[in-house]
Amino acid sequence: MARVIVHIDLNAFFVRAEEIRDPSLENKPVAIGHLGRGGVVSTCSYEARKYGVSSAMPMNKAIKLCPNLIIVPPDYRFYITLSHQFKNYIRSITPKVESASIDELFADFTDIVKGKKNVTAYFKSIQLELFKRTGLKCSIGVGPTRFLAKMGSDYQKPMGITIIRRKDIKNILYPLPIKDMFGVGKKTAPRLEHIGVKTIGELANRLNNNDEATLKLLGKFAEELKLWVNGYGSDEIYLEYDNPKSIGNSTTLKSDTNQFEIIKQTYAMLAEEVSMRAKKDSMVGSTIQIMVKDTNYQARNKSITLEKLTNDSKDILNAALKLYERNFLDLTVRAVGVTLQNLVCIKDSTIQMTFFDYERHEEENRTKLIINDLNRRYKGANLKRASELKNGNK
DNA sequence: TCTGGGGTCCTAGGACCC
DNA sequence: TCTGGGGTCCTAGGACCC
Repeated sequence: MARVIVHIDLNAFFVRAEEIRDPSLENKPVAIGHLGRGGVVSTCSYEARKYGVSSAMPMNKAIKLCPNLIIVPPDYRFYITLSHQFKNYIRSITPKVESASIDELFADFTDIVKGKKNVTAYFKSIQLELFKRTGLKCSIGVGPTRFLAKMGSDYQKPMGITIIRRKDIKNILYPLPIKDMFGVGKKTAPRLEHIGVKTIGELANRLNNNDEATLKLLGKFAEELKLWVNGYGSDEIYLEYDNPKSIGNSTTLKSDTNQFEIIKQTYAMLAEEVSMRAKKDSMVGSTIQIMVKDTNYQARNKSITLEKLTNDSKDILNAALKLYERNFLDLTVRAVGVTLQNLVCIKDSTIQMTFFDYERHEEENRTKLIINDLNRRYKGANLKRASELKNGNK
């Protein structure tokens, strides 16, 4: 029996959030983003889209296309508050909810819709209730797999409800251009088009006939896509994927530079921000990666894995600067970034503390204690692995 | 056109070990 | 001395998504 997987996507979320605060923005061309150097459109209203404005477009260009565009700088704290309200409302209906990003989620409604005569009407009622409670607008996709639910929520916007059962795939998905397929981005779409795959239907046709050129172009991903276009593939909801795997911060400099003093100061700020966010989430990581973007917009990464787990800004900064000095000292750069990777959650740590320890150590020391414990085990694991290999106990 | 910042996942080569 | 094959971790880079 097929599951009922749902994907819910908030429509023009950041813009809608600003409209909730300031209703005078409604039905006007609005773009969220900065106007400064390198500023781009993060999200824009449907009104602005009529002028050709779209996400990731340079703000300068957006203004040329739409001279009376209203530019609003983003306020992520406010958006996160609204995002929680949205997710909590859906969680009040079913606990099987997986957050996919700030403005979208997957959920399993199999048990909820069982016995319901009009499924479309049911999801319409959820959509209207969300609007009533929060002012947010959403589109909902429903299907037997994650892929079909995702494609469904994208099919009709705003405030759409699209159900894609296996038997609907041919009618709904196959006529769509290949670039509209989830997972096929702006690199792969032109390559597929070049070999004659212009629609999702044609992709399905080629995959089902094991067309050599298509299989070769897609590599291992072909197996997955073949399942998707035939209505199979993952129908799981992953509840536990709440902890981030990396925390990063990057910025475009006020002007291109090769002055190490400026780079150092910038990295100090970035490392501090990464450290703060890691501490807030109670995460520690072992790998530091830096990114530099040169004047040709070419990004490069370098990373190093430390001997210990950390979320300390000094550790992050030291590693970042070492990597930078080793690799990029002569380079003139446009943007720099640093990311803490291989994260482990301190809260999940099962450290045993004696009552004495607990009395003695205040809360911040308790955190240090846990990190020390994790580090002992991190090193221990490495040593154990090394010795196992040595002794041949594989 | 002139290109932000936050992420995830996958691949592939090299080091190192048996 | 030269050879094969299997396994894991680290690192760099690429594609994709919001």
